[in-house]
Amino acid sequence: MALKQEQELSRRERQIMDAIYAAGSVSAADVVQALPDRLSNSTVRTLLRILVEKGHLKQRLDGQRYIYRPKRPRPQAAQGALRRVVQTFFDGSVEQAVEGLLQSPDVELSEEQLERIHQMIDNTRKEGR
Amino acid sequence: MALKQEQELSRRERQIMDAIYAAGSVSAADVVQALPDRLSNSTVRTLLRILVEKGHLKQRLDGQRYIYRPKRPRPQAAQGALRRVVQTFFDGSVEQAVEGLLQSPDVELSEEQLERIHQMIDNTRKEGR
DNA sequence: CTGCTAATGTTAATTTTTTAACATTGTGGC
DNA sequence: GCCACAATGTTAAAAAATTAACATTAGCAG
Repeated sequence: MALKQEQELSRRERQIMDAIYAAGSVSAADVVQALPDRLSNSTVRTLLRILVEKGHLKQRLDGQRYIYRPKRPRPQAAQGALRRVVQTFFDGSVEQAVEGLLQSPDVELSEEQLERIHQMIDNTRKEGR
Repeated sequence: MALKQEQELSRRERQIMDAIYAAGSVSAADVVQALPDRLSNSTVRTLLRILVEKGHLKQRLDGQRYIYRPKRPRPQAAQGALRRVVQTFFDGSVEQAVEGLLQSPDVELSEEQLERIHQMIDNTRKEGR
């Protein structure tokens, strides 16, 4: 399953997957830029190749270079990541996790954003979840 | 720093830290149980020792066995984990992340829980964030 | 007090990850 | 055509992570 696979990623593989999810689609050079450490282009390409082999990334030829994209769609990966955080840090409680999000330091939510979140909850109610 | 450190964890180290954050405090035997793969007790203790050396865990003698706890308090680790997810999968938008949480599959929020989340948002408003 | 059990201490082999050098190929400018 | 550039292909050494065997110690049941 998807969650299982995520747990199988090595440290660098995870960093790269995260960078790609954040960026959308990338070239090898993009990944070199995105990573916290300065790795050689060669090194990054090795990692990308491995991730393609393992089935985590798709490779598409664009001109004469490869563009990489996650195989698993971002929304699904996002759900998986949220699920992990909810289970690990909030005892499985979505409610507590929402509270955690709202208490994020360094985040200023505008009145409009809060209103939209309010609306979302009303919608969720109507859908009977 | 904290976020940096997290990224430095190896695959098993991360699995173990997650298990410990989910459980609170644990013995080596507890961790063996909690992990997805069947590792020997010896193996797990090696990992725990490394995590103590690296400063991620505290070790306390309880009778004749060690009990391990995360050095970084759970709420802080939770904030860090949420932050990472928000950055990676929601373009830094807390609002979108809340939406993601509310759309969690396999989660049924009760009317009461939704109401409490509603209240939280009102409180957040009042605090002017 | 003696053996059993359950824990930790120590050490090391194996496997995986990480890194990057070196080689090759295709494209565009002069 | 030929050179510089920018990409990929191939391969392998070095470092780190993973795993667990074997040894030791302390309490406790009989």
